[in-house]
Amino acid sequence: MQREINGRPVIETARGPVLTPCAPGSVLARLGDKWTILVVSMLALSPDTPMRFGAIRRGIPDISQRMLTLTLRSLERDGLVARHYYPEVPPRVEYELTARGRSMLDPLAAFTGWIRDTWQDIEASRKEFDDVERSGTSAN
Amino acid sequence: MQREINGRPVIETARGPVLTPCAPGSVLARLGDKWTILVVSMLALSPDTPMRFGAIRRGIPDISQRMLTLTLRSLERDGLVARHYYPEVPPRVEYELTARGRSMLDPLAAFTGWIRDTWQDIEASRKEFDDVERSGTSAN
DNA sequence: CGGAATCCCCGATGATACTG
DNA sequence: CAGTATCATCGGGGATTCCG
Repeated sequence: MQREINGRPVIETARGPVLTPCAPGSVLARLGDKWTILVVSMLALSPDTPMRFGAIRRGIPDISQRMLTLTLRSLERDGLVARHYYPEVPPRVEYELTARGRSMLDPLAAFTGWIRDTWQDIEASRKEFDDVERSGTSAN
Repeated sequence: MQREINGRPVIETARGPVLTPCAPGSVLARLGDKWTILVVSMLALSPDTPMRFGAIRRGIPDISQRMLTLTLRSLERDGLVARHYYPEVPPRVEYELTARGRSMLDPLAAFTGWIRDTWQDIEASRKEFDDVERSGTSAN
């Protein structure tokens, strides 16, 4: 039978297991980029009413207009976000998570919950690692 | 009280919610990079016995020696992977997940499981989106 | 207001060669 | 075998400007 880990088929060979490169990687790469999780988080805060572009932007202090536009476009392309355009003057554009987008929230929360519970330990390990590295290279 | 989403504190303002930029982002960014999940997956395949550098490398067809070294170093720095160096000739180096690293597997699997169950729908949405875009820009 | 277009920079990643 | 050093490349993403 076929083993699998993290959505990836595993081929057993004489020299050991080999992971199959496959499509889920491109999904993970998109969701793991600099802004996507933050944008999804903003939309998740307002599950019942769509959010305006400007409201999302104000919720993510450091995002540029360009990157918010691109991120929302990617999410829309993936069917995770719906875009509603109202051709008024000035124009109004609203976004909301689709059913598929909402279906991601619980699994995502499981993972970000682990991060929330662990990141302080990780930070401590990083500091220790960097300190040892510095003292190890003491001659410098 | 303080709301929170995906590990991120939410500040309520008159103009709407604002996400707090915070450290968990750097953890998510590291784990979401091109190779980390694959390396963790390889090590997870062998929970009881450490894996040699070369075995990990063979399991991830397209990774370069350099990127595997860098990725393992980052994971070691974060306390997620332990490195064992045996100064033989030729040298042998083995890696394994730490307890902290193993504690990540279930939450991670929750998320990658969602991807595994959803990516075909996402692929379909992408294709449709791209087709509509092409026909919409029909003049070109 | 929301977004497209342009320019530009830097860091992530790959290829290659060398070392203990 | 595992790791480091160096160089080249490519794309993410920021700043700015113009558009409907």
